[in-house]
Amino acid sequence: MQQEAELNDRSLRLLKSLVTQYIAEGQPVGSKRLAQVSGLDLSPASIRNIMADLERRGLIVSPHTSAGRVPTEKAYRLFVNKLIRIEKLTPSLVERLKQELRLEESTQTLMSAASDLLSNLTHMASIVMLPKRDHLALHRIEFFPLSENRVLAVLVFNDAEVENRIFHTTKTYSEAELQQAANFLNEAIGGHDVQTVRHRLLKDIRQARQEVNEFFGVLLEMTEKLFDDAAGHDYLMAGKSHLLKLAEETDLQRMRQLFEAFERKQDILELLDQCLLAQSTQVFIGSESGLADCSVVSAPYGVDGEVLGVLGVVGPTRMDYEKVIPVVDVTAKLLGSALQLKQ
Amino acid sequence: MQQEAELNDRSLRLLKSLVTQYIAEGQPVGSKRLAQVSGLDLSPASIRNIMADLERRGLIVSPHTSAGRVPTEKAYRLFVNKLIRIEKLTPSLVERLKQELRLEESTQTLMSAASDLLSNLTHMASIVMLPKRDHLALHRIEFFPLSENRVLAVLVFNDAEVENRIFHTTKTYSEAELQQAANFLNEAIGGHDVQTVRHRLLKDIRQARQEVNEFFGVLLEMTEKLFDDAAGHDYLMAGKSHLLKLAEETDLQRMRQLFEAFERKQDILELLDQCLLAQSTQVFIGSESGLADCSVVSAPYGVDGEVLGVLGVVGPTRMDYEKVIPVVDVTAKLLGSALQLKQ
DNA sequence: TCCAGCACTCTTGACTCAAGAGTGCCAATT
DNA sequence: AATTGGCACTCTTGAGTCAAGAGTGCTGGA
Repeated sequence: MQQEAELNDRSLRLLKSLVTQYIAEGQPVGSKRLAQVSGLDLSPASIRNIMADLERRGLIVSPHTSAGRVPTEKAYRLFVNKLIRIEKLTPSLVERLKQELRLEESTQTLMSAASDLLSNLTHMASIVMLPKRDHLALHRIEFFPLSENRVLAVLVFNDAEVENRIFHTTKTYSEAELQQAANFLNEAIGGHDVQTVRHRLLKDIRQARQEVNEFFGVLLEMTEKLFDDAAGHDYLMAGKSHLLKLAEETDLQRMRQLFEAFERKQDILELLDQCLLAQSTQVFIGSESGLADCSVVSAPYGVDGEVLGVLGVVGPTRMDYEKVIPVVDVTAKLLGSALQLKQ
Repeated sequence: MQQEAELNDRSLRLLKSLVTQYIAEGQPVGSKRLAQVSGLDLSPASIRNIMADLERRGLIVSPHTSAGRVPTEKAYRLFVNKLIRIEKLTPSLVERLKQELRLEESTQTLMSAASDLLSNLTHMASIVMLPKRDHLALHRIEFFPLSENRVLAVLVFNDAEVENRIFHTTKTYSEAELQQAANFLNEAIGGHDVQTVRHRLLKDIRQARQEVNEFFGVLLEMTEKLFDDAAGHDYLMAGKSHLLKLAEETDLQRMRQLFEAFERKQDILELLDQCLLAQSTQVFIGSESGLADCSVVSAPYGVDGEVLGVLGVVGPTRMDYEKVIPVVDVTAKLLGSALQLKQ
């Protein structure tokens, strides 16, 4: 309610103890317990006074009269923003993670290794957004005619990534026409990414087309259709079963909502889009995440400063942010480096 | 325990009523209730005598003294094998399903439509095994050299199915060599399936190779590597969140085991392999399924009598088999027809 | 400003109690 | 011989009571 003056240092330390304690034990914490663990050398009575103040400020609530206090989302926010210091992971752990990710061959398996890593380390559900290939260097394009005005395009990226796209064309092209178009495109791409190639080609072709020429007609349609990128983001998840531990605390109704969201994919994609906006590690607490009673810790990954996607974990609001944040952070960085090797 | 004489007709009818009732209500059913619904015109006391007999035979148990009886797995087995009559679905429903599956373009989307259909109709989790492509008619093969002794093969099946395989070769082949090999293979495949092509080619090439020829060396390696099919089965699931309804009855521990099995994939694959053995609809009850307290109803699908895969649903042992079995059955048949259209 | 003390509230677990559901068995009936 | 009514018995369930314990807010004194 009141937006009074700043909280003093003592209140902040108390709040920090309370949140830490609650995260560790999962039980509402009372003034007595807090007096023991806070290290503030205050009596429970004094602590009660401070707690009453924190409650007025909407940082803690008590589930009922004779229980202790529980942090609100606002408190978690304050806790994450101001009160915790992100520890560094031990170098040996970082090294181990690096090894695990290095071993993976394809981007696909690399991503799923990252996902497994996250969920194993945090004991929560992990999400890893798959990178769109639009920014990857294109190595080669090939077309095959399928039946009835359909063309199969095979795009080879970065040495080992392959993508198939099937699209409908206005007329049925012969194999020779397609071959010709592919040859032209293969000369033009020169290791640039999809978007660059698309823009440059469309400009060139439109110009050249002034000299009305059937070949450029084919080429124009191929280029337009081929790079018409309607595909949205996709993602991987692992460790969803960890979330069932929540079921004891939350009610089953919410639990089902959560799992339905995972199956619909839509909610998750919206969440991931939000994460993409941030340039660094981000924490969505409780309702901020849009998922029932869950928090999300996310971090973007990429190479050379360019963001390729995000990864993160989903867990109870009452999660150990101090441990989880650095894990997500480091995993994102390592995934970035591992991808760089494949460029 | 005792394997006495056959159950008489009356006992069977009673057992059927009991199972049906328990499936409908989920509560242990007592003699009084059974007297009302069984239609047998017996007093509760007589019914109690029969129930005592059924209990001796291990078909029903009571959770505790003053509760009614609950069917055992043995009873469900008897119920499914002998007591239910599989109803036909209404033609209008069948027609609707047929429409939904017809609309799908690619095999991939068709499979996931089938999966969604199953889980929506049964309100349980569905599993659809993806067909292996080995038996599909091969339309075309293309090779691209990647860096360092690696070759990308693109296989085009059945008009719109595409598969990429990357494999390591003993030497680095030039684009021209690969092109030549592809041309040869494309002439040889003639619309046969992968296994047929593989066998025929390997025989032919080995013969021809007597006349030591470098070209055939390339071809031999390509053929061997290309069709070296180590890939296992894969599957789709949908509607897992329906299973959370179970959580109220079963304990959470088992629930987690179940969801972990879904994430490991291994247990599910073993289950699916078992299902594949059967030539028709099959029901795994409770522990038979290998999944904690779950039953599985599965049916193989295929075209022209050849089994391509299986689909099915996973749900509580206490599921409505009488309704679920025909749904699984029909979906399998419709999926088969829909695939046939794509051949 | 801090804090000991106190009255108050509320949960929790144990216990009791009565009602109700369901059973098994036995003797009477058909 | 099968069926059934009756009866004693067991066990769950929900309500109610009770004491213990945890936690609180407030007040008055240091």
